[in-house]
Amino acid sequence: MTAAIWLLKTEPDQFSILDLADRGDTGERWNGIRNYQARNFLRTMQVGDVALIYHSACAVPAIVGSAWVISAPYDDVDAIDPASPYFDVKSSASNLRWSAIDIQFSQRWAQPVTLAQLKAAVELSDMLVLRQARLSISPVLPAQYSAILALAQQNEKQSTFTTPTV
DNA sequence: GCCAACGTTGGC
DNA sequence: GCCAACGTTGGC
Repeated sequence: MTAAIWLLKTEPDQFSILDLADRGDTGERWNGIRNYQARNFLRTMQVGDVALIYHSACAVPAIVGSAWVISAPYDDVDAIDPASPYFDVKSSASNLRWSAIDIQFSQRWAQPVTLAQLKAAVELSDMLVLRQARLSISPVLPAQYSAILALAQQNEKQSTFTTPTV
């Protein structure tokens, strides 16, 4: 059984790929998802799946690296913690509406693949996040993943030849 | 900071 | 179950 690929959005002002790298082997709890479609995707995640990390609401929205899923989905207990910003009045211990997973840093891409590049790639026209801009967790098909990795490689090559050393 | 897209809420 | 009002997301 092959690992699935996911795209996880985060606002770098809140939590960036560098913050994830700092967590090291401990990883980070991906919680606070409060959208049913995203939650339903999250609930199908498995240990060993790949998570592409996307920076949103920033100067250059882009996929900036990747992570591993290191836990099965579990209850997002912040939903029943009144002190949490993710508190949800409609959740209770016996009826917890939301889930979380843990992820661990894998790599930071030297040259992020920008939203503009994703939009420009014909192979990615069906990528769910491009069709539903507000979805914070979305699946990435194997062929789409390949296309994204190709863009990342292409970016790296170009930077090797064109980046002047100042 | 603006605004389009879109999910959620709640009255009826 | 419809739909208007409202809130949030996120690119630009």
